[in-house]
Amino acid sequence: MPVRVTTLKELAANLGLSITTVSRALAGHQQIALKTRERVAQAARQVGYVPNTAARTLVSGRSGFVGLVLPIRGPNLIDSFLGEFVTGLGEGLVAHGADLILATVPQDQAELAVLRHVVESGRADGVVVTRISEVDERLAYLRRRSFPFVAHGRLLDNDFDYNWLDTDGAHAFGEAFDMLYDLGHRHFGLVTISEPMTFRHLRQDGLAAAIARRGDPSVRLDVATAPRFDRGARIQAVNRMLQGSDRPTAVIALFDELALTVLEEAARAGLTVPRDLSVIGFDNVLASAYAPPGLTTFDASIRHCAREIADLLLTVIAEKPAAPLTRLIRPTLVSRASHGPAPRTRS
Amino acid sequence: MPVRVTTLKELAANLGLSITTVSRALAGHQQIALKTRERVAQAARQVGYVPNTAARTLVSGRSGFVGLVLPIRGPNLIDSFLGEFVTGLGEGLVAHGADLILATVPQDQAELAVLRHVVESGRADGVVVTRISEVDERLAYLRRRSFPFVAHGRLLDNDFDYNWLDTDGAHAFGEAFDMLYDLGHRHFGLVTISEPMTFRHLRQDGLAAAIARRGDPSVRLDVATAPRFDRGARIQAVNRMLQGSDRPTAVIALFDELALTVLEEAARAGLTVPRDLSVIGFDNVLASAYAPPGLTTFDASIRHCAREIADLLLTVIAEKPAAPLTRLIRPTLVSRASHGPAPRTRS
DNA sequence: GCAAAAATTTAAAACGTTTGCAATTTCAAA
DNA sequence: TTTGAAATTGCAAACGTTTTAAATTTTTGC
Repeated sequence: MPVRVTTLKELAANLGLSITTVSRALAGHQQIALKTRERVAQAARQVGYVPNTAARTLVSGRSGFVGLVLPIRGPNLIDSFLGEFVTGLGEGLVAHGADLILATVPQDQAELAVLRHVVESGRADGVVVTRISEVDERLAYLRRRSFPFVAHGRLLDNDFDYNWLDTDGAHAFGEAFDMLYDLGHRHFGLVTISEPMTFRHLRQDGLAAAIARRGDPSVRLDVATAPRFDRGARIQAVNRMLQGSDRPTAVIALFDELALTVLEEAARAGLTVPRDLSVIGFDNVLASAYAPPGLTTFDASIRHCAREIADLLLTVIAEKPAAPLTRLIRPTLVSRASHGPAPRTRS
Repeated sequence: MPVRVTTLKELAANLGLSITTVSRALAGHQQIALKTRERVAQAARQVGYVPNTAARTLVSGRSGFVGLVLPIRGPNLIDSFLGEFVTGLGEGLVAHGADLILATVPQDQAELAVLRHVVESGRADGVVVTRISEVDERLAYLRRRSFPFVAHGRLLDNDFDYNWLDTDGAHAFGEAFDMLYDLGHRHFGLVTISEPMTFRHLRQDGLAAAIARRGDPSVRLDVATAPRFDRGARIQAVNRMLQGSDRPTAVIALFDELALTVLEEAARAGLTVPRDLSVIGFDNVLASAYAPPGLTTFDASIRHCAREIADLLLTVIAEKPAAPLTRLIRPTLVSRASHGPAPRTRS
């Protein structure tokens, strides 16, 4: 049972050396005699010495932490996004000896206030910002403060330089359209949300661009919109879209949660997927594999993205690159059974 | 645009006061004149002063952080457990001004080493330990070190005193058995894992106890076991159980992931659920609602448990109670369509 | 108007580490 | 041996906060 030595002072006393020497020896400085370095390392290992983070942070100005601000979501956290994201970040960070701080936003506080607190308290050397909205005060604050950060997602404003990693939703939605068009579909539906998140625009624009590329005037697009967390309104909007004989033959949903609602409501309305209706989602949540008949969707590999984000952020922190670092990740199509040829019976 | 004041020293200089006074004023000490306290608070608000965490931690010995060690899971993080757990912890912590540190375990390191590092570096005031195994060196270490912690789950050894919160899986499995017995089932199957996690024993024992309580010698129980992350072996084990005419009429799975496999394999084997086979899971993952015909399962409300764990841990940290704090949470049955009366045609 | 008590403020040490600079030791050459 | 340079080690300050103990100012009672 080793003596419990916690501090450098005690370790130094045990070895008959000064604090300075021990500190330098552990840091591997060449100026310390090799024999001494080895002796110190051995003693440190034996007593299980771990440097105090607070003291080290205070003097070095680096905490070794990366922050993530976590807004409290609605009561039903429907998918595994957060778990995958956090796992990916952790994997990316730990490879460089960094760790993650999760700062939850209290009910009555603004997310920006929590972000400010994380930054100003010096708890973290950099932060990850998710769920980018059209006008994002967090990014504005961080840039003004010139604090290292990486955004998961993009602003629409391209004049604003910053580090980001994003999923190429525009490309995915274009790919979905092309595939469905080639299957004969001409009447499309888009199920989307009303919140001002930028990924909504990007995906929607990708779809519009793909439609424009075809230059086929017979292509039609209906849009159903509902608030992100209002399940009732969403169901209503979807039903309105599926009602009547002049309904779309193919529906693209902004993300799987919406697509699953489409599948449910289609079944309830007596429509068979994909015979009467093709449905395509985005995210590849676990349930999409189990919901009959199996949802065709896109996988954005959140975990991998998060790992990349961690890498980017650590680079930003260490090297302060002049030009912003950016990555656009192309999602992969997961082809299941919810899409097929357009029904013949209707135009 | 306020002058950027970051330190207490600068703030004090601005106000013409000593550091001591400003520090005390911000802490709300009565000994500082009310007028001064207000003046300081106002100035601090104006310049957006946030105390430096490292300095505060160093002198006070309290970091305001709670640690969670995160082992890297297999590539398919199947459910939303981690996201819910982390969200719940965050909610519980932030109510008391604490935050969460996520320490990921690198590939080549042991979880215990990371835990030790978190504890010895003084990064956290307490830790949450999950996935308790039969012989758990982490709990042994923490107790030896007398470091505040709360376990999510229990040891089998009742002589070991510690703070825990657990889901009453034993009760749930008893409830599942009783319900199925009353529906006429006599031949049961249990699908379980081979890892030495204690929840496996607890649930299994709960089932055994319920069977014993009936005292009906005609009750039979088949057990299929496979490693947690070996999908192939699991499918094989399940198929072996479902093979032949002398198969169970009701299968209880240790958790939903296994139950979903049972549903899939049953369908593949031409069995109709619940006509030919009843299936009950545990966890209520999202997919269980979508997998036909809808999996009957138990909801352990992870998020709520995590919130409670945070509360417990903060109490342990603040008050160091003499007797261990414990909570047993009873999961609720989520009755869907995967269970029904035992088939008549067979004994 | 003065002494004592009460109210308010402050100087200085401490937390455990890193680091600039100075001091000491070692060693080879003379 | 002595000397100077090279190698090695150590002193002390600094990081930003909290806190003990002491100093200062204000108030009160007579």
